[in-house]
Amino acid sequence: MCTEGGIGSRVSIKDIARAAGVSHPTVSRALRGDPRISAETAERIRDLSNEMGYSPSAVARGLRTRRTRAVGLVVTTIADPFVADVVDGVEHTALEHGYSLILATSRSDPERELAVVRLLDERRVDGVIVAASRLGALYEPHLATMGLPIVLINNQAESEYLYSVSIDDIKGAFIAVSHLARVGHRAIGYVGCPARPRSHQHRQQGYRQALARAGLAPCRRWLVVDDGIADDVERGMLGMRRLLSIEERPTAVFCYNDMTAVGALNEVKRWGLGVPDDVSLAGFDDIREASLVTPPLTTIRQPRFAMGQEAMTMLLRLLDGEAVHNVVFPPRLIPRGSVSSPADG
Amino acid sequence: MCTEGGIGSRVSIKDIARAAGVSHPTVSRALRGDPRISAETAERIRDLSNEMGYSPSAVARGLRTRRTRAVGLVVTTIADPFVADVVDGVEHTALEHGYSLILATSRSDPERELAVVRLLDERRVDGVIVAASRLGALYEPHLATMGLPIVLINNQAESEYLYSVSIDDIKGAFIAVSHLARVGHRAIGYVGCPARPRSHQHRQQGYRQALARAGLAPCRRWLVVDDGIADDVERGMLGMRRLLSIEERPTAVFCYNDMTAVGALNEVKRWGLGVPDDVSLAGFDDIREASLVTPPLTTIRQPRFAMGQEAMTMLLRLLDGEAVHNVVFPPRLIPRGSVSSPADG
DNA sequence: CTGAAAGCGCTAACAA
DNA sequence: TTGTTAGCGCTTTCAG
Repeated sequence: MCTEGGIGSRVSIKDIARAAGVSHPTVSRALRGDPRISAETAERIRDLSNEMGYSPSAVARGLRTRRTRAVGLVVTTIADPFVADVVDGVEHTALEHGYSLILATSRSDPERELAVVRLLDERRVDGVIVAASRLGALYEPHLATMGLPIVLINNQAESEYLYSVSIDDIKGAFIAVSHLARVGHRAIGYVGCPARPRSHQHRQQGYRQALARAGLAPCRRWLVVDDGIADDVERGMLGMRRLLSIEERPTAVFCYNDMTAVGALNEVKRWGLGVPDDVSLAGFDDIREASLVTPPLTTIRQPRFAMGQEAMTMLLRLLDGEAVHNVVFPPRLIPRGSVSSPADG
Repeated sequence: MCTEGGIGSRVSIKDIARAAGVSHPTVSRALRGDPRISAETAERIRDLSNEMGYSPSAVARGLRTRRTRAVGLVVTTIADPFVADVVDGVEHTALEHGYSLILATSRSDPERELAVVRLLDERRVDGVIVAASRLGALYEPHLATMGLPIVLINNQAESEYLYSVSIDDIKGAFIAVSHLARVGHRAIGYVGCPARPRSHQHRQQGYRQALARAGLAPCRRWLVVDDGIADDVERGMLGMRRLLSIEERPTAVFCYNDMTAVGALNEVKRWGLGVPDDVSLAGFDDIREASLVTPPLTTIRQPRFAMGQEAMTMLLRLLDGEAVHNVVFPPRLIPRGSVSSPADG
């Protein structure tokens, strides 16, 4: 029986207290299962609060306890399959621990990233997770002054950051390119992504190392590092166009990520050429799309969901004052149809 | 110069007030740009608050004003390209108006959907947007009692709901299937998705209407409505497998959405058959993936980003007490390579 | 133009 | 086992 108020009127513990003939702290304790409250009173209060449609205010609680049980999650954009899976992982363990997620996007803009983190700080989130941060270690003083724990996923700033989870980009690229070399390719290109400086540098480094290890001479013209093209697919198309145009065209191309590889794949087809018959292609991430295109992409798996989970777990540890160290996930080769031996191998 | 406190200590307006030699309401007013505060005092206070690293507490403000400037966004899962774009749209206009987004997932489970909305209510969000709701009109009494404005995007409950934005599913399916008939197909299948009851029903209805309009007899065996398969791609594969197995196999198939069509596409290829030579395929949504597979999918465009924006705009109107009416977006045919005339057309 | 006082809804310390 | 009192940080009357 909901006798209390009309639209918008909220029932508070004081209202319940009045109805139950007790003080409001008693209601508060009963509802939170404080063992000091007698079983009968507790039950009576619980019943009453149900009948009256009570909904505790997380806002008031947050003000009082100085913990909101909310965390901020900053991503470049949500409309990226890689990011979406990471968010999924974060959300999963957040919910598991009773935390809510406040989502914000940085659009890969460092200024906006900072603004957004400030906003989350105003909301008094208990901590923040930033994916593909451009600020990195800049958070360390920040953290000290405002006491807001921050965890990074695949930090893209030059600077190293203490609390972060990431993939081993160097190794991942090394594995991918070594695979291409192993099946016989000697002319291997790389289409990079300067918009993610750190991963891009590392993947390029792994690429070089793999070439060196395979005894292959690097060639500047096989390196496509186009700045200013934000879209992965488009960068892949344009990159591949460049590579197909040069005289001694590579027989295999390692792409910064799967979306880039998909763009490259479509460009190869547009030229009337075939993958892997004319060009072998390898990507990075192993997003779902990688296995859905034709041919399916050979790629390096990045455990996105697990990385999201791990970041949230790390943040929770930080909140509990426990010790925390960086986590680097191992990359794994997923061989599929987009790679074969070169035609004249 | 940050002389104030160490880790975790927060500067409040009282601290600033003390430092400035004014009362704390004056600080509050100055910082919010209240015109009654003299220019000099205001500036002095602003400078001081910067120096002292002041970050206003949205929690305290929310408690006092009873508005949090946060909205809840409930989706089935974030790891779905359709959903991600909708979220992007919502986030875009939310930020534009200074609102934060609290993200939660329902995993298509009505019980969980309700639980999650309750949780958002406890957080005192100003309103909630639910995508693919299974509860629909059940929110109407709910709304009345707790006074929480709720807007739905593509409501999936049987019941009609007042405040919602959606696509015209019937018309969309009608357009797609009519297109297939127009190019000469007479045996047209449909692979549905009972997990989204309302859209599924409507698309099936549009499918039937198009057949009728084209003077084609419907055939039960061309209708695949497999319950219990959550994954779109998998449902597409299994559905297509069924359709390819029957004697008089359809020459064209309309799929519930693009992901389903991608599954179907890959299954056709697995059978050594070709799209569109042996089977034409049409999807729904026009997610990015639709144009990236080979051949690119003919599909019905759903303006996901705009729908997200519209939902948020609608919610803002509701919060301002303005009149609001349902918005139904028009579907649009995007013809691509996955459809051609039937072989023996 | 500014200050004093009150209170949003809750929890925590201290009494009884 | 329960009640009293105080206060989290802000905004909002109401006075001056």
